[in-house]
Amino acid sequence: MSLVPPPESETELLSRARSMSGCSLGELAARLGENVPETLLRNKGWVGQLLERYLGATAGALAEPDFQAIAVELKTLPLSKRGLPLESTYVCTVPLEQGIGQTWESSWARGKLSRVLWVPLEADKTIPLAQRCIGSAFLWSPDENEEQQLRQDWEELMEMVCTGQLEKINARLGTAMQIRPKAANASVLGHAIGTEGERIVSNPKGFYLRTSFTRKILGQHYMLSEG
Amino acid sequence: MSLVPPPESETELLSRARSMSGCSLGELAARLGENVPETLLRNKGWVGQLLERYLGATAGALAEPDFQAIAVELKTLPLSKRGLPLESTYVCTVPLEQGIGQTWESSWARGKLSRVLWVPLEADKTIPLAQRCIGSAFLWSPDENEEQQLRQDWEELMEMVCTGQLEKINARLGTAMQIRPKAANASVLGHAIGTEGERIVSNPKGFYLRTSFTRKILGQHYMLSEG
DNA sequence: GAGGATCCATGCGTGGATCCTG
DNA sequence: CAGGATCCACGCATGGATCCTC
Repeated sequence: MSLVPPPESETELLSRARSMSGCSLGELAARLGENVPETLLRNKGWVGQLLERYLGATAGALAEPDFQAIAVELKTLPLSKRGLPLESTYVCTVPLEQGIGQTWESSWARGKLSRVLWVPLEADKTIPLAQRCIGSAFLWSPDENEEQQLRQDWEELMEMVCTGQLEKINARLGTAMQIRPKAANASVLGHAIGTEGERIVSNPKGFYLRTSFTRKILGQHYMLSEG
Repeated sequence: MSLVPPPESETELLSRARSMSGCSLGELAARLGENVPETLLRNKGWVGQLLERYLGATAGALAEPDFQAIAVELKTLPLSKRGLPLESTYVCTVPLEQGIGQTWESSWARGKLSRVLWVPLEADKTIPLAQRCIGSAFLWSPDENEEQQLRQDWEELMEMVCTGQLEKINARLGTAMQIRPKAANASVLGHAIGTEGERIVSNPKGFYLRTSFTRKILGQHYMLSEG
């Protein structure tokens, strides 16, 4: 499945990621012998999966970091034509029934976010997909402030999930991380906890990082790396 | 022309203004024996002029405060359905040829803004004009910070006007007050100063208070009057 | 043409909906 | 159905254009 062996260190991963800098998606696909779809409309995950293959990610659809051996998660960072993050970033599925007893420290969300390789990518829709350039990747871990923000959002939201207030949750809650629907469509249903503790049906939910949060991450990276 | 005598003190003006609170534009027009237009589309100044007549404003089209005797300017403050100022506020015409030698202290803009009666007004377009309610009017003068902001904007903008940089001016300049076109249409022309000091043609310009600035004014008024 | 202003087209932000792969 | 994400409709913001009266 992976044509490329997984990286054995962060340094190796970052080096391989940097070898994509300035490269277009068309070139990258060509290196892997793949075709570029005309549009992402019916293939929204294509870019992420292309990068996974190029970089030798291992986890596939598992609830594990993309690079298991070195515990690093891969995330693309779609940029507007002004160079700013354009979309929220999916983190992981919200445990609608298994959340009770979990803590931030033990949570899937914290595991995913503790070490991330961000790969900036041109995402302006006026640029044909094959011509969009890959930027300079960087490794990130939350600093103390970010960790506190994420923890607080996670704790407040999971408190609601676990106490039957799921239906009160909307994407306006959470300063850095929010909960949003996550499914093929609204007819996909799972189970959750109701007001009286009973099982109710609900559509699946995901944790997402707000665009404002990833903008800060990118901005701080520029500050640190340039001046 | 004025059915109503001009107020002789701020107290009298404010009292008369407060007698409109909660009143609809339809009711107010009825008190004056006037008809309400169906829409402001071809009568954008109607509300302001209705209020002038009801309150006994005297200046008409002069470059003078609306209430000359007590040196108070009248401004409507159109509010969105959430109760926030919705549009920028016209202050006065920009002196495109007569600006040299003027100072902020002697300026028309400062004269207009030194004492203002703000009249909040429902302005959501889904509410028929006659049904829009008038809010609780209040008197305002710029505090020290506001005065500094206005002065700085005025000085920076007039510097450009006087040094032939008029064409570099756009509505993005100025933190509290901006310069924008002010004419029946783009074919209306006046004179201004060119790069080399020569006379050039230009369309007329006005000073406007940004919506963000009048939002702060309203917010501070609520803070002071309620808690 | 100064004074009373709002209109409107365009762009940005974003919450909820949706799409494909393995 | 978890993981890879983007799409898109709608609301807000606002810069430049415009309208009437006197």
